[in-house]
Amino acid sequence: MTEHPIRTRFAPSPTGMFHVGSARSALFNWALARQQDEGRFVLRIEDTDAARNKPEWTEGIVQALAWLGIGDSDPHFEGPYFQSSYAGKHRETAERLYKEGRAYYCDCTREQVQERRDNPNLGYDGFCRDRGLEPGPGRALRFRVPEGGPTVVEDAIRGRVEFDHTSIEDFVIARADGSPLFALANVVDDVEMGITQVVRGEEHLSNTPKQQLLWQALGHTPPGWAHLPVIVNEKRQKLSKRRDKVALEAYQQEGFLPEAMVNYLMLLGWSPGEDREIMPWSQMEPLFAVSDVNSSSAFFDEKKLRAFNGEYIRALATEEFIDRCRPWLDPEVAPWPEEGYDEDAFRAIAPLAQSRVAVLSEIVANVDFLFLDEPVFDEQSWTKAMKPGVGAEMLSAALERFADPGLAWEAEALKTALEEVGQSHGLKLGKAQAPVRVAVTGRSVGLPLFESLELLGRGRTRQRIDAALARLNA
RNA sequence: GCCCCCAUCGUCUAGUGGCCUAGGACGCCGCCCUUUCAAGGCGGUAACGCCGGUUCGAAUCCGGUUGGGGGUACCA
Repeated sequence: MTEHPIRTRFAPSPTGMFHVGSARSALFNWALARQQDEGRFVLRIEDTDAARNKPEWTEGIVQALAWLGIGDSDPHFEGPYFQSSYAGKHRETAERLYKEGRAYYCDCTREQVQERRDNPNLGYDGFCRDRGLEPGPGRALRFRVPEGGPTVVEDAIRGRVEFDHTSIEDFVIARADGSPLFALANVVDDVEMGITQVVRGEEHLSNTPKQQLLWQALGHTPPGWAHLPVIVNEKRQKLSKRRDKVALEAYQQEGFLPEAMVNYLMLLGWSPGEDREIMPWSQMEPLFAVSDVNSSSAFFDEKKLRAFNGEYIRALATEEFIDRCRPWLDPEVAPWPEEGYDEDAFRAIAPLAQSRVAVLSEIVANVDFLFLDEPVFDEQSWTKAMKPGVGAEMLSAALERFADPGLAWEAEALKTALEEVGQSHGLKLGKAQAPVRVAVTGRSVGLPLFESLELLGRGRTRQRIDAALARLNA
Protein backbone atom coordinates (compact mmCIF):
# COMPACT_ATOMS: atom_id res chain seq x y z
CA MET A 1 0.00 0.00 0.00
CA THR A 2 1.86 2.99 -1.22
CA GLU A 3 -0.47 5.85 -1.48
CA HIS A 4 -4.01 6.65 -0.57
CA PRO A 5 -4.78 10.05 -1.87
CA ILE A 6 -8.11 11.36 -0.81
CA ARG A 7 -9.79 14.35 -2.17
CA THR A 8 -12.81 16.47 -1.77
CA ARG A 9 -14.11 19.09 -4.08
CA PHE A 10 -15.77 22.43 -3.56
CA ALA A 11 -17.72 24.61 -5.89
CA PRO A 12 -16.78 28.22 -5.42
CA SER A 13 -19.27 31.02 -5.65
CA PRO A 14 -18.59 34.63 -6.58
CA THR A 15 -18.87 35.54 -2.93
CA GLY A 16 -16.34 32.94 -1.91
CA MET A 17 -18.93 31.50 0.45
CA PHE A 18 -18.09 28.21 2.06
CA HIS A 19 -21.01 25.87 2.71
CA VAL A 20 -21.15 24.12 6.09
CA GLY A 21 -21.77 20.86 4.27
CA SER A 22 -18.55 21.33 2.38
CA ALA A 23 -16.87 22.08 5.65
CA ARG A 24 -17.99 18.79 7.11
CA SER A 25 -16.91 16.98 3.98
CA ALA A 26 -13.53 18.67 4.21
CA LEU A 27 -13.16 17.67 7.85
CA PHE A 28 -13.95 14.03 7.16
CA ASN A 29 -11.49 13.96 4.30
CA TRP A 30 -8.92 15.74 6.39
CA ALA A 31 -9.17 13.18 9.16
CA LEU A 32 -8.86 10.33 6.68
CA ALA A 33 -5.85 11.84 4.97
CA ARG A 34 -4.03 12.45 8.22
CA GLN A 35 -4.64 8.93 9.41
CA GLN A 36 -2.48 7.65 6.60
CA ASP A 37 1.23 8.23 6.35
CA GLU A 38 1.00 9.28 2.76
CA GLY A 39 -2.58 10.36 2.77
CA ARG A 40 -3.29 13.50 0.85
CA PHE A 41 -6.20 15.82 1.08
CA VAL A 42 -6.71 17.54 -2.20
CA LEU A 43 -8.62 20.72 -2.52
CA ARG A 44 -9.74 20.94 -6.07
CA ILE A 45 -11.91 23.73 -7.26
CA GLU A 46 -14.37 23.03 -10.00
CA ASP A 47 -16.88 25.31 -11.55
CA THR A 48 -18.03 26.73 -14.81
CA ASP A 49 -15.72 28.28 -17.34
CA ALA A 50 -16.44 31.54 -15.66
CA ALA A 51 -14.57 30.45 -12.59
CA ARG A 52 -11.44 29.55 -14.40
CA ASN A 53 -8.34 31.42 -13.57
CA LYS A 54 -10.16 33.37 -10.92
CA PRO A 55 -8.44 32.15 -7.80
CA GLU A 56 -9.75 35.17 -5.93
CA TRP A 57 -13.16 33.53 -5.95
CA THR A 58 -11.76 30.69 -3.95
CA GLU A 59 -9.81 32.75 -1.49
CA GLY A 60 -12.73 32.56 0.89
CA ILE A 61 -12.63 28.80 0.78
CA VAL A 62 -8.96 28.62 1.52
CA GLN A 63 -9.43 31.03 4.40
CA ALA A 64 -12.38 29.11 5.74
CA LEU A 65 -10.36 25.91 5.68
CA ALA A 66 -7.56 27.63 7.52
CA TRP A 67 -10.04 28.88 10.08
CA LEU A 68 -11.13 25.30 10.67
CA GLY A 69 -7.53 24.31 11.14
CA ILE A 70 -6.96 22.79 7.74
CA GLY A 71 -3.78 24.56 6.85
CA ASP A 72 -1.79 24.40 3.67
CA SER A 73 1.44 24.03 5.59
CA ASP A 74 0.49 20.46 6.42
CA PRO A 75 2.10 17.88 4.14
CA HIS A 76 -1.24 16.10 3.93
CA PHE A 77 -2.82 19.10 2.31
CA GLU A 78 -2.63 19.75 -1.40
CA GLY A 79 -4.14 22.47 -3.44
CA PRO A 80 -6.02 24.40 -4.26
CA TYR A 81 -6.08 23.22 -7.81
CA PHE A 82 -8.30 24.68 -10.44
CA GLN A 83 -10.16 22.94 -13.17
CA SER A 84 -8.18 24.86 -15.71
CA SER A 85 -5.05 23.01 -14.65
CA TYR A 86 -6.30 20.08 -16.63
CA ALA A 87 -8.35 21.84 -19.29
CA GLY A 88 -6.20 20.51 -22.11
CA LYS A 89 -6.39 17.00 -20.78
CA HIS A 90 -10.17 17.19 -20.72
CA ARG A 91 -10.44 17.86 -24.45
CA GLU A 92 -7.77 15.32 -25.23
CA THR A 93 -9.67 12.66 -23.33
CA ALA A 94 -12.94 13.51 -25.02
CA GLU A 95 -11.29 13.07 -28.39
CA ARG A 96 -9.75 9.79 -27.33
CA LEU A 97 -13.11 8.47 -26.19
CA TYR A 98 -14.60 9.41 -29.54
CA LYS A 99 -11.81 7.76 -31.49
CA GLU A 100 -12.13 4.59 -29.48
CA GLY A 101 -15.82 4.46 -30.16
CA ARG A 102 -16.72 4.98 -26.51
CA ALA A 103 -18.44 8.22 -27.39
CA TYR A 104 -20.29 9.58 -30.39
CA TYR A 105 -21.43 12.90 -31.75
CA CYS A 106 -25.07 13.89 -31.55
CA ASP A 107 -26.86 16.81 -33.17
CA CYS A 108 -30.22 16.37 -31.46
CA THR A 109 -31.74 19.40 -29.88
CA ARG A 110 -33.48 19.14 -26.57
CA GLU A 111 -36.83 19.61 -28.34
CA GLN A 112 -36.16 16.83 -30.82
CA VAL A 113 -35.25 14.42 -28.08
CA GLN A 114 -38.38 15.28 -26.21
CA GLU A 115 -40.64 14.86 -29.21
CA ARG A 116 -39.16 11.48 -30.05
CA ARG A 117 -39.57 10.03 -26.63
CA ASP A 118 -42.56 7.74 -26.57
CA ASN A 119 -41.77 7.13 -22.95
CA PRO A 120 -41.25 10.42 -21.14
CA ASN A 121 -39.66 8.56 -18.26
CA LEU A 122 -36.48 7.94 -20.14
CA GLY A 123 -33.79 10.43 -20.95
CA TYR A 124 -31.94 10.58 -24.20
CA ASP A 125 -33.00 7.77 -26.55
CA GLY A 126 -29.68 7.03 -28.26
CA PHE A 127 -30.90 8.34 -31.59
CA CYS A 128 -27.44 9.24 -32.87
CA ARG A 129 -25.68 6.19 -31.47
CA ASP A 130 -25.07 4.59 -34.82
CA ARG A 131 -25.37 7.50 -37.18
CA GLY A 132 -21.61 7.87 -37.33
CA LEU A 133 -21.71 11.64 -37.10
CA GLU A 134 -18.42 13.47 -37.43
CA PRO A 135 -17.52 16.29 -35.12
CA GLY A 136 -19.06 19.53 -36.22
CA PRO A 137 -20.98 22.62 -35.21
CA GLY A 138 -24.01 21.93 -33.08
CA ARG A 139 -22.79 18.46 -32.28
CA ALA A 140 -22.21 17.42 -28.70
CA LEU A 141 -20.23 14.38 -27.67
CA ARG A 142 -22.16 11.69 -25.83
CA PHE A 143 -20.76 8.79 -23.90
CA ARG A 144 -21.91 5.42 -25.19
CA VAL A 145 -23.24 3.63 -22.14
CA PRO A 146 -22.38 -0.06 -22.61
CA GLU A 147 -25.13 -2.61 -23.07
CA GLY A 148 -25.65 -4.92 -20.19
CA GLY A 149 -24.79 -3.86 -16.74
CA PRO A 150 -25.69 -3.19 -14.09
CA THR A 151 -22.98 -0.90 -12.80
CA VAL A 152 -22.36 -1.56 -9.17
CA VAL A 153 -21.13 1.22 -6.93
CA GLU A 154 -19.45 -0.03 -3.80
CA ASP A 155 -20.01 2.68 -1.25
CA ALA A 156 -18.21 2.62 2.08
CA ILE A 157 -21.23 4.08 3.81
CA ARG A 158 -24.16 2.62 1.92
CA GLY A 159 -22.78 -0.66 0.72
CA ARG A 160 -23.60 -2.02 -2.71
CA VAL A 161 -25.71 0.21 -4.93
CA GLU A 162 -26.83 -1.09 -8.31
CA PHE A 163 -27.70 0.96 -11.34
CA ASP A 164 -29.25 -0.74 -14.34
CA HIS A 165 -27.77 0.52 -17.57
CA THR A 166 -31.21 1.03 -19.06
CA SER A 167 -31.65 3.78 -16.49
CA ILE A 168 -28.45 5.53 -17.50
CA GLU A 169 -28.81 7.60 -20.64
CA ASP A 170 -25.99 8.33 -23.04
CA PHE A 171 -24.89 11.47 -21.30
CA VAL A 172 -23.09 14.41 -22.81
CA ILE A 173 -19.41 14.70 -21.93
CA ALA A 174 -18.50 17.63 -24.15
CA ARG A 175 -20.56 20.51 -25.46
CA ALA A 176 -20.91 21.37 -29.11
CA ASP A 177 -18.16 23.95 -28.66
CA GLY A 178 -15.85 21.24 -27.38
CA SER A 179 -15.82 22.30 -23.76
CA PRO A 180 -15.97 19.41 -21.32
CA LEU A 181 -18.76 18.87 -18.82
CA PHE A 182 -18.40 18.31 -15.13
CA ALA A 183 -18.83 14.54 -15.45
CA LEU A 184 -15.85 14.23 -17.73
CA ALA A 185 -13.67 16.87 -16.15
CA ASN A 186 -14.23 15.39 -12.75
CA VAL A 187 -13.10 11.93 -13.75
CA VAL A 188 -10.14 13.14 -15.78
CA ASP A 189 -8.92 15.25 -12.89
CA ASP A 190 -9.26 12.37 -10.46
CA VAL A 191 -7.39 10.05 -12.76
CA GLU A 192 -4.66 12.62 -13.27
CA MET A 193 -4.29 13.15 -9.56
CA GLY A 194 -4.28 9.49 -8.75
CA ILE A 195 -7.28 9.78 -6.50
CA THR A 196 -8.14 6.50 -4.82
CA GLN A 197 -10.85 7.56 -2.43
CA VAL A 198 -13.69 9.97 -2.89
CA VAL A 199 -15.68 11.25 0.06
CA ARG A 200 -18.45 13.64 -0.91
CA GLY A 201 -22.09 14.51 -0.42
CA GLU A 202 -24.91 12.11 -1.16
CA GLU A 203 -26.25 14.34 -3.90
CA HIS A 204 -23.47 12.93 -6.05
CA LEU A 205 -24.48 9.32 -5.61
CA SER A 206 -26.75 9.30 -8.66
CA ASN A 207 -24.05 10.38 -11.06
CA THR A 208 -21.49 8.02 -9.61
CA PRO A 209 -22.29 5.17 -12.02
CA LYS A 210 -21.64 7.54 -14.92
CA GLN A 211 -18.30 8.50 -13.48
CA GLN A 212 -17.46 4.91 -12.78
CA LEU A 213 -18.25 3.98 -16.37
CA LEU A 214 -15.93 6.75 -17.48
CA TRP A 215 -13.15 5.53 -15.23
CA GLN A 216 -13.48 2.09 -16.76
CA ALA A 217 -13.67 3.40 -20.32
CA LEU A 218 -10.43 5.20 -19.65
CA GLY A 219 -8.86 1.96 -18.50
CA HIS A 220 -8.62 2.73 -14.80
CA THR A 221 -10.01 1.20 -11.66
CA PRO A 222 -12.59 3.49 -10.09
CA PRO A 223 -11.79 4.91 -6.67
CA GLY A 224 -13.49 3.88 -3.46
CA TRP A 225 -16.60 5.91 -2.83
CA ALA A 226 -18.22 7.24 0.30
CA HIS A 227 -21.35 9.33 0.03
CA LEU A 228 -22.08 11.43 3.07
CA PRO A 229 -25.64 12.05 4.25
CA VAL A 230 -27.16 15.32 3.20
CA ILE A 231 -27.35 18.13 5.76
CA VAL A 232 -30.90 19.43 5.93
CA ASN A 233 -32.89 22.31 7.38
CA GLU A 234 -35.81 22.07 9.80
CA LYS A 235 -38.05 21.12 6.90
CA ARG A 236 -35.64 18.34 6.06
CA GLN A 237 -34.59 19.78 2.76
CA LYS A 238 -31.01 19.97 1.64
CA LEU A 239 -29.41 23.12 3.00
CA SER A 240 -29.40 25.68 0.25
CA LYS A 241 -27.58 28.96 0.17
CA ARG A 242 -30.69 30.68 -1.11
CA ARG A 243 -32.97 30.02 1.81
CA ASP A 244 -30.76 28.70 4.59
CA LYS A 245 -27.92 30.03 6.65
CA VAL A 246 -25.13 27.91 5.30
CA ALA A 247 -22.08 30.12 5.01
CA LEU A 248 -19.33 29.20 7.40
CA GLU A 249 -18.30 32.84 7.32
CA ALA A 250 -21.67 33.87 8.75
CA TYR A 251 -21.07 31.68 11.77
CA GLN A 252 -17.56 32.95 12.09
CA GLN A 253 -18.78 36.53 12.09
CA GLU A 254 -21.34 35.75 14.72
CA GLY A 255 -18.62 34.55 17.00
CA PHE A 256 -18.69 30.80 16.76
CA LEU A 257 -15.35 29.29 17.67
CA PRO A 258 -13.75 27.11 15.02
CA GLU A 259 -13.16 24.43 17.67
CA ALA A 260 -16.87 24.28 18.39
CA MET A 261 -17.79 24.32 14.74
CA VAL A 262 -15.39 21.49 13.99
CA ASN A 263 -16.67 19.49 16.93
CA TYR A 264 -20.29 19.99 15.94
CA LEU A 265 -19.78 19.33 12.25
CA MET A 266 -17.98 16.06 12.96
CA LEU A 267 -21.03 14.88 14.86
CA LEU A 268 -23.32 15.40 11.90
CA GLY A 269 -23.61 11.85 10.66
CA TRP A 270 -20.88 10.42 12.79
CA SER A 271 -20.35 9.68 16.45
CA PRO A 272 -17.13 8.86 18.26
CA GLY A 273 -19.17 6.25 20.08
CA GLU A 274 -18.53 7.56 23.56
CA ASP A 275 -20.78 9.06 26.17
CA ARG A 276 -19.50 12.52 25.52
CA GLU A 277 -19.86 14.69 22.51
CA ILE A 278 -17.62 17.55 23.39
CA MET A 279 -14.33 16.32 22.08
CA PRO A 280 -11.45 18.25 20.56
CA TRP A 281 -10.35 17.57 17.03
CA SER A 282 -7.11 15.98 18.16
CA GLN A 283 -9.06 13.22 19.83
CA MET A 284 -11.65 12.84 17.12
CA GLU A 285 -9.29 12.61 14.22
CA PRO A 286 -7.82 9.19 15.01
CA LEU A 287 -11.25 7.84 15.93
CA PHE A 288 -12.91 8.78 12.71
CA ALA A 289 -13.80 6.03 10.25
CA VAL A 290 -15.83 6.63 7.16
CA SER A 291 -17.52 3.25 7.54
CA ASP A 292 -19.00 4.47 10.84
CA VAL A 293 -20.76 7.36 9.17
CA ASN A 294 -24.54 7.25 9.28
CA SER A 295 -26.50 7.08 6.09
CA SER A 296 -29.52 9.17 7.05
CA SER A 297 -29.74 12.90 6.57
CA ALA A 298 -28.85 15.18 9.46
CA PHE A 299 -30.48 18.40 10.60
CA PHE A 300 -28.15 21.31 11.18
CA ASP A 301 -29.22 22.33 14.68
CA GLU A 302 -27.93 25.78 15.46
CA LYS A 303 -29.16 25.50 19.04
CA LYS A 304 -26.89 22.62 19.68
CA LEU A 305 -24.05 24.39 17.94
CA ARG A 306 -24.61 27.34 20.28
CA ALA A 307 -24.54 25.05 23.28
CA PHE A 308 -21.26 23.59 22.11
CA ASN A 309 -19.91 27.04 21.46
CA GLY A 310 -20.81 28.18 24.94
CA GLU A 311 -18.94 25.23 26.37
CA TYR A 312 -15.86 26.00 24.34
CA ILE A 313 -16.01 29.66 25.31
CA ARG A 314 -16.23 28.83 28.99
CA ALA A 315 -13.30 26.46 28.66
CA LEU A 316 -11.11 29.26 27.33
CA ALA A 317 -8.49 30.82 29.59
CA THR A 318 -9.61 34.35 30.47
CA GLU A 319 -6.73 35.87 28.59
CA GLU A 320 -7.65 33.85 25.53
CA PHE A 321 -11.29 34.82 25.85
CA ILE A 322 -10.36 38.49 25.98
CA ASP A 323 -8.26 38.03 22.91
CA ARG A 324 -10.95 36.28 20.95
CA CYS A 325 -13.44 39.05 21.72
CA ARG A 326 -11.22 41.64 20.09
CA PRO A 327 -12.81 41.60 16.62
CA TRP A 328 -16.15 42.66 18.11
CA LEU A 329 -14.58 45.33 20.30
CA ASP A 330 -13.01 47.10 17.37
CA PRO A 331 -14.30 50.69 17.28
CA GLU A 332 -14.86 50.21 13.57
CA VAL A 333 -17.72 47.83 14.29
CA ALA A 334 -18.56 48.41 17.95
CA PRO A 335 -21.41 50.79 18.79
CA TRP A 336 -19.36 52.96 21.12
CA PRO A 337 -17.05 55.86 20.25
CA GLU A 338 -13.37 55.00 20.06
CA GLU A 339 -12.52 57.20 23.04
CA GLY A 340 -15.23 55.52 25.07
CA TYR A 341 -13.44 52.19 25.14
CA ASP A 342 -11.50 51.37 28.27
CA GLU A 343 -9.23 48.36 28.00
CA ASP A 344 -8.75 48.00 31.75
CA ALA A 345 -12.46 48.06 32.39
CA PHE A 346 -13.00 45.41 29.77
CA ARG A 347 -10.32 43.16 31.17
CA ALA A 348 -11.88 43.50 34.60
CA ILE A 349 -15.41 42.66 33.45
CA ALA A 350 -14.51 39.96 30.92
CA PRO A 351 -14.44 37.07 33.40
CA LEU A 352 -18.00 37.89 34.40
CA ALA A 353 -19.11 37.90 30.78
CA GLN A 354 -17.40 34.71 29.76
CA SER A 355 -20.04 32.35 31.11
CA ARG A 356 -22.81 34.51 29.73
CA VAL A 357 -22.07 34.56 26.03
CA ALA A 358 -22.92 31.69 23.73
CA VAL A 359 -21.35 33.39 20.74
CA LEU A 360 -18.58 35.96 20.89
CA SER A 361 -20.59 38.74 19.26
CA GLU A 362 -22.82 38.80 22.34
CA ILE A 363 -19.97 40.35 24.25
CA VAL A 364 -20.95 43.72 22.83
CA ALA A 365 -24.39 43.85 24.41
CA ASN A 366 -22.89 42.71 27.70
CA VAL A 367 -20.31 45.44 28.05
CA ASP A 368 -21.51 48.30 25.90
CA PHE A 369 -22.87 50.23 28.90
CA LEU A 370 -19.29 50.74 30.07
CA PHE A 371 -18.18 52.46 26.91
CA LEU A 372 -21.25 54.26 25.70
CA ASP A 373 -21.83 57.90 26.68
CA GLU A 374 -25.26 56.91 27.82
CA PRO A 375 -27.00 53.57 27.92
CA VAL A 376 -29.36 52.50 25.18
CA PHE A 377 -32.66 51.78 26.87
CA ASP A 378 -34.57 48.65 26.13
CA GLU A 379 -38.17 49.84 26.35
CA GLN A 380 -39.54 46.61 27.74
CA SER A 381 -36.94 46.57 30.46
CA TRP A 382 -37.66 50.19 31.23
CA THR A 383 -41.41 49.73 31.56
CA LYS A 384 -40.97 46.69 33.71
CA ALA A 385 -38.43 48.18 36.09
CA MET A 386 -39.80 51.71 36.37
CA LYS A 387 -43.23 50.78 37.62
CA PRO A 388 -44.99 53.53 39.60
CA GLY A 389 -44.21 53.37 43.27
CA VAL A 390 -40.96 51.53 42.72
CA GLY A 391 -38.87 53.02 39.92
CA ALA A 392 -38.64 56.65 40.87
CA GLU A 393 -38.54 55.88 44.59
CA MET A 394 -35.67 53.43 44.31
CA LEU A 395 -33.73 55.66 41.96
CA SER A 396 -33.99 58.72 44.19
CA ALA A 397 -33.06 56.75 47.25
CA ALA A 398 -30.13 55.10 45.52
CA LEU A 399 -28.96 58.39 44.10
CA GLU A 400 -28.86 59.84 47.58
CA ARG A 401 -27.23 56.83 49.16
CA PHE A 402 -24.55 56.69 46.47
CA ALA A 403 -23.72 60.33 47.14
CA ASP A 404 -22.48 59.47 50.60
CA PRO A 405 -18.71 59.91 50.55
CA GLY A 406 -18.54 57.44 53.43
CA LEU A 407 -19.74 54.72 51.11
CA ALA A 408 -16.77 52.87 49.69
CA TRP A 409 -17.18 52.50 45.91
CA GLU A 410 -16.67 48.80 45.62
CA ALA A 411 -19.00 45.93 44.78
CA GLU A 412 -19.53 44.46 48.25
CA ALA A 413 -20.28 47.80 49.86
CA LEU A 414 -22.54 48.82 47.00
CA LYS A 415 -24.48 45.63 47.37
CA THR A 416 -25.00 46.19 51.07
CA ALA A 417 -25.95 49.78 50.45
CA LEU A 418 -28.57 48.95 47.84
CA GLU A 419 -29.84 46.11 49.97
CA GLU A 420 -30.50 48.58 52.76
CA VAL A 421 -32.14 51.05 50.46
CA GLY A 422 -34.38 48.27 49.20
CA GLN A 423 -35.29 47.20 52.70
CA SER A 424 -36.41 50.66 53.63
CA HIS A 425 -38.81 50.44 50.70
CA GLY A 426 -39.90 46.93 51.59
CA LEU A 427 -38.07 45.40 48.65
CA LYS A 428 -35.75 42.45 48.43
CA LEU A 429 -32.52 42.96 46.55
CA GLY A 430 -33.86 41.13 43.54
CA LYS A 431 -36.54 43.76 43.05
CA ALA A 432 -34.57 46.69 44.39
CA GLN A 433 -31.70 46.33 41.94
CA ALA A 434 -33.89 46.36 38.86
CA PRO A 435 -34.47 50.12 38.45
CA VAL A 436 -30.82 50.86 39.09
CA ARG A 437 -29.75 48.20 36.61
CA VAL A 438 -31.97 49.57 33.89
CA ALA A 439 -30.98 53.17 34.62
CA VAL A 440 -27.29 52.34 34.40
CA THR A 441 -27.10 49.59 31.76
CA GLY A 442 -30.31 50.13 29.83
CA ARG A 443 -31.43 46.53 30.27
CA SER A 444 -33.07 44.38 32.92
CA VAL A 445 -30.65 41.53 32.37
CA GLY A 446 -26.92 41.69 32.28
CA LEU A 447 -23.69 41.24 34.13
CA PRO A 448 -23.60 41.27 37.95
CA LEU A 449 -24.68 44.79 38.85
CA PHE A 450 -22.35 45.84 41.63
CA GLU A 451 -19.17 44.91 39.87
CA SER A 452 -20.53 46.86 36.93
CA LEU A 453 -21.20 49.92 39.06
CA GLU A 454 -17.78 49.72 40.61
CA LEU A 455 -16.18 49.80 37.20
CA LEU A 456 -18.45 52.54 35.93
CA GLY A 457 -17.50 54.75 38.88
CA ARG A 458 -19.50 56.84 41.25
CA GLY A 459 -19.78 59.87 39.05
CA ARG A 460 -21.10 58.16 35.95
CA THR A 461 -23.39 55.92 37.97
CA ARG A 462 -25.03 58.85 39.72
CA GLN A 463 -25.22 60.78 36.51
CA ARG A 464 -27.09 57.92 34.82
CA ILE A 465 -29.48 57.49 37.70
CA ASP A 466 -30.12 61.18 37.59
CA ALA A 467 -30.74 61.05 33.86
CA ALA A 468 -33.14 58.15 34.30
CA LEU A 469 -35.07 60.10 36.90
CA ALA A 470 -35.34 63.01 34.50
CA ARG A 471 -36.54 60.64 31.80
CA LEU A 472 -39.13 59.27 34.20
CA ASN A 473 -40.48 62.70 35.00
CA ALA A 474 -40.51 63.85 31.42
C1' G B 1 -42.91 10.10 -14.11
C1' C B 2 -38.17 7.35 -13.80
C1' C B 3 -33.58 6.10 -10.98
C1' C B 4 -31.30 6.09 -6.26
C1' C B 5 -30.83 6.84 -0.97
C1' C B 6 -32.93 7.03 3.92
C1' A B 7 -36.22 5.68 8.42
C1' U B 8 -34.54 5.00 17.03
C1' C B 9 -36.84 10.68 21.80
C1' G B 10 -38.49 17.52 18.92
C1' U B 11 -33.01 17.29 17.16
C1' C B 12 -27.85 14.77 16.69
C1' U B 13 -27.03 9.97 17.84
C1' A B 14 -25.62 4.81 20.77
C1' G B 15 -27.43 0.23 19.51
C1' U B 16 -25.07 -4.77 14.32
C1' G B 17 -30.51 -11.11 17.51
C1' G B 18 -30.83 -11.91 23.96
C1' C B 19 -26.68 -7.07 28.21
C1' C B 20 -32.80 -2.57 25.85
C1' U B 21 -38.64 -2.11 31.16
C1' A B 22 -33.67 1.33 24.48
C1' G B 23 -28.19 4.72 26.65
C1' G B 24 -25.90 9.75 25.86
C1' A B 25 -25.98 14.86 24.07
C1' C B 26 -28.79 19.45 22.64
C1' G B 27 -33.60 21.42 23.47
C1' C B 28 -37.68 21.69 26.71
C1' C B 29 -39.87 21.44 31.93
C1' G B 30 -39.16 21.50 37.35
C1' C B 31 -36.16 22.16 41.77
C1' C B 32 -31.59 24.00 44.19
C1' C B 33 -27.99 27.98 44.15
C1' U B 34 -28.67 33.28 43.33
C1' U B 35 -28.63 40.97 43.03
C1' U B 36 -30.97 40.23 37.10
C1' C B 37 -29.29 36.86 33.43
C1' A B 38 -26.11 33.06 32.68
C1' A B 39 -23.01 29.23 34.59
C1' G B 40 -23.20 25.08 38.02
C1' G B 41 -25.88 20.97 40.74
C1' C B 42 -30.15 17.62 40.92
C1' G B 43 -34.43 15.57 38.73
C1' G B 44 -38.02 15.00 34.77
C1' U B 45 -40.40 14.80 29.66
C1' A B 46 -39.72 12.13 25.19
C1' A B 47 -38.30 7.43 20.27
C1' C B 48 -37.46 1.96 17.64
C1' G B 49 -43.35 4.84 11.24
C1' C B 50 -46.80 0.71 9.83
C1' C B 51 -47.88 -4.55 8.25
C1' G B 52 -46.19 -9.18 7.55
C1' G B 53 -42.47 -12.86 7.99
C1' U B 54 -37.60 -15.58 9.92
C1' U B 55 -36.31 -16.99 15.11
C1' C B 56 -37.01 -19.88 21.44
C1' G B 57 -36.11 -14.50 21.14
C1' A B 58 -35.96 -8.62 16.80
C1' A B 59 -34.82 -1.67 17.36
C1' U B 60 -31.36 -5.09 15.25
C1' C B 61 -32.36 -10.05 9.63
C1' C B 62 -36.00 -10.48 5.16
C1' G B 63 -40.35 -8.74 2.28
C1' G B 64 -43.97 -5.20 1.64
C1' U B 65 -46.07 -0.52 2.78
C1' U B 66 -46.05 4.49 4.15
C1' G B 67 -43.38 8.75 4.72
C1' G B 68 -39.05 11.81 3.82
C1' G B 69 -34.89 13.15 0.76
C1' G B 70 -31.58 13.34 -3.48
C1' G B 71 -30.76 12.89 -8.73
C1' U B 72 -32.82 13.16 -13.32
C1' A B 73 -29.36 19.66 -18.17
C1' C B 74 -24.87 20.85 -24.23
C1' C B 75 -25.23 23.20 -14.58
C1' A B 76 -21.55 22.09 -11.06
